[in-house]
Amino acid sequence: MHLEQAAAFDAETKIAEAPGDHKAELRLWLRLLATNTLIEAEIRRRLRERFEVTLPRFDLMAQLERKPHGMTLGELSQRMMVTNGNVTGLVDRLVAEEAIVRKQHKSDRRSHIVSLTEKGRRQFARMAKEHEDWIAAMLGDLSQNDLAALTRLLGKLKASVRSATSPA
Amino acid sequence: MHLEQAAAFDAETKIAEAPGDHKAELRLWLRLLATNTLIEAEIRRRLRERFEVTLPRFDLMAQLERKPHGMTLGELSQRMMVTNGNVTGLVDRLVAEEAIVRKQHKSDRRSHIVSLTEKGRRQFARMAKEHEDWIAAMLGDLSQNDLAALTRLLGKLKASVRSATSPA
DNA sequence: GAGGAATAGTTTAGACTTAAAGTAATTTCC
DNA sequence: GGAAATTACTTTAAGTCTAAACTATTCCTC
Repeated sequence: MHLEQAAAFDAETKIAEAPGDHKAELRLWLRLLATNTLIEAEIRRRLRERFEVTLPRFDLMAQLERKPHGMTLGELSQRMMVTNGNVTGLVDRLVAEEAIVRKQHKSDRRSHIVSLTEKGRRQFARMAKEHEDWIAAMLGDLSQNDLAALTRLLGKLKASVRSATSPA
Repeated sequence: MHLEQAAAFDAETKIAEAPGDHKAELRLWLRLLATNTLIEAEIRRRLRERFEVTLPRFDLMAQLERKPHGMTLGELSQRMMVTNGNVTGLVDRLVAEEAIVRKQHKSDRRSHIVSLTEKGRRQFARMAKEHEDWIAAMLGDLSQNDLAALTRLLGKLKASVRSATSPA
């Protein structure tokens, strides 16, 4: 490469990467957001049509399903990444539907343990099965390699976001 | 490889890929969702703290910023991937804040065109600048290669979801 | 050109969500 | 052991969001 060409190339690079320009990052974020919205909307729609249940309720039940002994509202709130107040309302509605129960914590009287009822467990099992198939169908055009690569890269992205947001 | 070993390997594969098992896909979806939630929560928080604005309002203004001549509520609704009713409410609030204006469509009296006001444009410019930096910082641990690979794979995923949800 | 279908947007009822303030119980620390 | 801080959860006010029903207008078709 001649020096003139090298200089020209550098100038272009400079322009493309001008300070404060982060178009590629923005583009990635917008694509991630759009993809997420697309999948989420479809799942919401199907959960409602097939089971008359909302995604937040499904999500809450999914958390409880993994912990047969139940968990506190605070733990739910953390795992679901929503506020405590939000969980309080969701739990109220799911208790009213008899999908879960709320019990006093044995030793800490501020705390409550919620867990799936037998009815809730049956209901969730039916939903989870179809839900998994929906996801698989939506991801159907990805090869096993794509799946693995995407999962890995999202892990890296998630770690990057965490390190940038929760100060070391 | 001996025949016995080959048989054993196949049996394991069979178990790992039992019909109806889509753990890898589910895992990818949960990771995508978690990553999205993480980024979104942080952006919401910063938009509120720095500019006292919500993410939906920012999003709506971002759409309008790209179309100086404005667009209809229906177009906004499509681009933002939310319902018409939702847009109606958002537009009402942004009009009240004088960030946007709503005008009668020239020829179609059912339709309205909304566009940024000068105030809205200034406000958005300030926000967009910081917003881009926040994103860049959150994605900071990704190499240029990672960025490109992730963007490409998300594009593929998005296409897969679309083809699985909107019947050909 | 009139009737019916389609389109653009609004309204409504209800669920979800948050931040902030509030209550009650527990832990900490002197 | 008692005041102060923290923790667990609830409540409140306001915004966001959806599906479904509704209004007004335009398009289509005969």
